[in-house]
Amino acid sequence: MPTHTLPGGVHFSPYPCAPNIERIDRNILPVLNKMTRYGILLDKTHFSNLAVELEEKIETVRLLIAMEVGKPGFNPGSSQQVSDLIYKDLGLKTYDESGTVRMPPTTHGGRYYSTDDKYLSGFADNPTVSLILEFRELDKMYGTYVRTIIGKADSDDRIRCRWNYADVVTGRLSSADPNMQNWPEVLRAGFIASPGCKLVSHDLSQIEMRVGAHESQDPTLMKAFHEGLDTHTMTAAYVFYRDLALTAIQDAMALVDKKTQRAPCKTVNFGIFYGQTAEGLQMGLAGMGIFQPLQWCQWLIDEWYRIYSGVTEYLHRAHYRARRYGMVWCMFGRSRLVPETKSALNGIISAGLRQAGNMPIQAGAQGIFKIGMYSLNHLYDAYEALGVVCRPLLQIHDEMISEVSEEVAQDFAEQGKSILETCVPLSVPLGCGYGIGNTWGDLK
DNA sequence: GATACTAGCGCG
DNA sequence: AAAGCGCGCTAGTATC
Repeated sequence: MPTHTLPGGVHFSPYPCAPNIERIDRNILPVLNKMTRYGILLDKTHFSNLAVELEEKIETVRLLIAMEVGKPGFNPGSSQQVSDLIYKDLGLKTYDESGTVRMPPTTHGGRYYSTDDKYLSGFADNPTVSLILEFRELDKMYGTYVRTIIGKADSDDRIRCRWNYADVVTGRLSSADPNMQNWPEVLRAGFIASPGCKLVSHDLSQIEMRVGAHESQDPTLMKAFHEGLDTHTMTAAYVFYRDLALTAIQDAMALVDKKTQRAPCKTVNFGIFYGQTAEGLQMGLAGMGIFQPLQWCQWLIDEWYRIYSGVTEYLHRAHYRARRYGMVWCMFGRSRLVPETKSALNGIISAGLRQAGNMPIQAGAQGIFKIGMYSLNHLYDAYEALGVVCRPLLQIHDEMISEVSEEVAQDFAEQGKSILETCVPLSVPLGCGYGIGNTWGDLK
């Protein structure tokens, strides 16, 4: 076990005893306590300016939509009205690749067609549809985030949310009142460091994929992480330049095209542990402006399973456990019941198997991150004992946001990186990145 | 007027 | 029959 020397000369070895979920969960309580107590400082001016700006834009788009639609009282915020407008009044249809009409899934008990962005984006050249999409985006930003956040600040302008500790089946935390874990990238600039401080972020890169490598012991995937390769590019190299990749992986990787080859493989890398199907992959790629036949998507997924056969075996193992025991569990022993696998309905069974394949990965990643939080707390305490500010503010699943006195921010960032990378010994190395800035938006 | 549900969408 | 895991929040709609 590596030993860390903390400020003040204190030594500690990360997690000196065998981790189990009870201990892992209990040991992050001091960190949650600090996060809850300190909260994050809100830039009120930033958000009130943004609110005015958005109100004007939304009003403009509302008027444009009204002119375009011509129906009095039309509400672009109503999915039912939007559905009737697009699929009845405008008569727009979606097609499968053979050119036959295949409408989006129905909603509201079969009475409407879905107006989800992933279906409407195909109609973006229609002026009405594009205005509705624009309205939705602006309305989401304004209604969910910008308009409401100012009133949620305490008198010291700090946002203190609830950190739910036992609500998520995979062991993740969740955040509420307000949820601080789903802020859009563009709005994060409105959260700032206290005077004299910097915000510091630490994130465990590709943690779920690394847990997947550890769980499956897949030699190809493990090798990628040991050699620090870009896994998305590597996947593409094996898929598209197989023969060359087997003898000279670096040469094959150099041939990979970012848009048409790496991006689809990145999507598969993320989707595979969720049990994504060819249809889901096709939809996901289409949202990125990449259009491929269903057969191609199926081929890519099949290739993935062939290249990473160890992962395929892992998934089979999870499915076996789910069917045999009605339960799966992660490397720390956190378990999830999957009674769905005993259903008479194939759809329910499939859903249960997807959950079974995913849970050990997400839960394993979260266990590692919680151990990381516990380890990091030694660092928070050591700096605080020296009389400087050093505290956790937010946890976003695989990322910590901390607030640290300016003069120690760089040191804290580097030590935190080292601690997180060594907090749990896996069969592949962990990777931690960090960022330092004055606002949450500056950290990436 | 209060409550419950749904669709849609932000994040990892 | 559905077709991607895990969340929380909002507005619209349905129901009492």
